[in-house]
Amino acid sequence: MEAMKKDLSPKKQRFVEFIQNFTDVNKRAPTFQEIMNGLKIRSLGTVNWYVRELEHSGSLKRSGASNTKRALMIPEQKQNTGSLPLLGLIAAGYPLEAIENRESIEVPLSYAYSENYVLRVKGDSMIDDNIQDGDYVIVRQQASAENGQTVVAFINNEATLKRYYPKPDGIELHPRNPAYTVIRIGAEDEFKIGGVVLAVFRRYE
Amino acid sequence: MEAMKKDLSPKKQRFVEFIQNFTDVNKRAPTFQEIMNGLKIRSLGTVNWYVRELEHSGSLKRSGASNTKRALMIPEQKQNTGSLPLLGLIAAGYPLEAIENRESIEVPLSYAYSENYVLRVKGDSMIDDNIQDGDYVIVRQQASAENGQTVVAFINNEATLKRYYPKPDGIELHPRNPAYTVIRIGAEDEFKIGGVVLAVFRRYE
DNA sequence: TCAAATACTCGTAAGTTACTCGTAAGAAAT
DNA sequence: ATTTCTTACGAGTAACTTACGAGTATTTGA
Repeated sequence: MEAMKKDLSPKKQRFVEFIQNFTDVNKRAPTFQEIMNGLKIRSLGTVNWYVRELEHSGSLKRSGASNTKRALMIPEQKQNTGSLPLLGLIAAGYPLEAIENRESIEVPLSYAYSENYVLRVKGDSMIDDNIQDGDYVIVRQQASAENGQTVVAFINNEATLKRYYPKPDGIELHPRNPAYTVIRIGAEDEFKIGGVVLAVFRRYE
Repeated sequence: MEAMKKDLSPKKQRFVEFIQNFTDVNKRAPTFQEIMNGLKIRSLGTVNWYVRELEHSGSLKRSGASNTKRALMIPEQKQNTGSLPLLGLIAAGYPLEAIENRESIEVPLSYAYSENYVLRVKGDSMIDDNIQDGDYVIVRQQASAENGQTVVAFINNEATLKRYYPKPDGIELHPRNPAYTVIRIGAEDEFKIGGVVLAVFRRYE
């Protein structure tokens, strides 16, 4: 039926996240000892307590039988949640900054397709488009764009958000705010479209 | 199958709203102590009194057994559609403008609760907050707010989006952009909170 | 208009839960 | 057969919830 989402205590949550992250980075599950060091716990007993506890509540499983080493794993997450992966941080004029532990961000159902992804805006470099620090941008991954669409553009490995205007004599990128300057892509520039911007999302706390 | 809205006393209502807020912001329920601090109550006994009272009236439940920590929760009816009603147009300094045919707007699942609604921003009156014409604002309906939260405020029947700062000598409303002026609510002003702003959403075409 | 009921508040302390520790024996992997 | 990991146990503590008794504002109603 439904994936039961136990709401875990902060500490248990941190525990699960550590395992998730470790597995992600090292391509294998941590040992109890590694968890202990990583979380600054001073006793294996404590680690064991967490494992039992979380296993019992279904938030943690193991790939092998009992006693198997490095067997801890996070059970599959729910599928149709209407969320997209947060791929990185974008700041105009800088390369995309990847994110360590892959987060996922909930979006309206109509955006929840596999070719879409989310970027988080860092800094106020897009303030002229009324996009501010911390905003999320929903993007559809594609290499081409229509005239006038807002795209994630990579120019010489620097990322930015601009309107796309192909012209006979080259590509123009316009800021949404006409008070700012137009960028013209020259032959010497390396240029790539990272996707089309579908929406901007800002969470107030 | 209708949401049973007990009419609670203002104080009890504020209590419930605080828990809702806290859970929303912190992704976990508050402890009694945290409620105490947040609501400027000076005794755990008082908090406990509220909890018992509200639990008895059905306005509050707990996720675990008795004595479990951080278990307070508002019985909630989540909508399955992932969309919210668009209640009207908001433009700073004008009354809310109702919408003829009630539309509904898709939102991230985590916002799809029955106490939430959506407003559309009309004009550029909120441009200083980086909210522009056509943006959607997701709001949770409630009459109280915490210090510093962004609220939909009605002052003498004019609607606006501001940060809420209750002070000993009256309420202050701050624009998010510090370059603009602070509003002070006087005794002669009619003031009401229409809800707390949870998010802003902008669709690019 | 006064009394009585109701709604809320206080401080403290006892009772539970959630987590922590150290150590050591048992099982798997090399 | 040694090393690397997992499990077991018992005891302790900090973080939280609940109980209790008494008190003060606010509303009701006669």
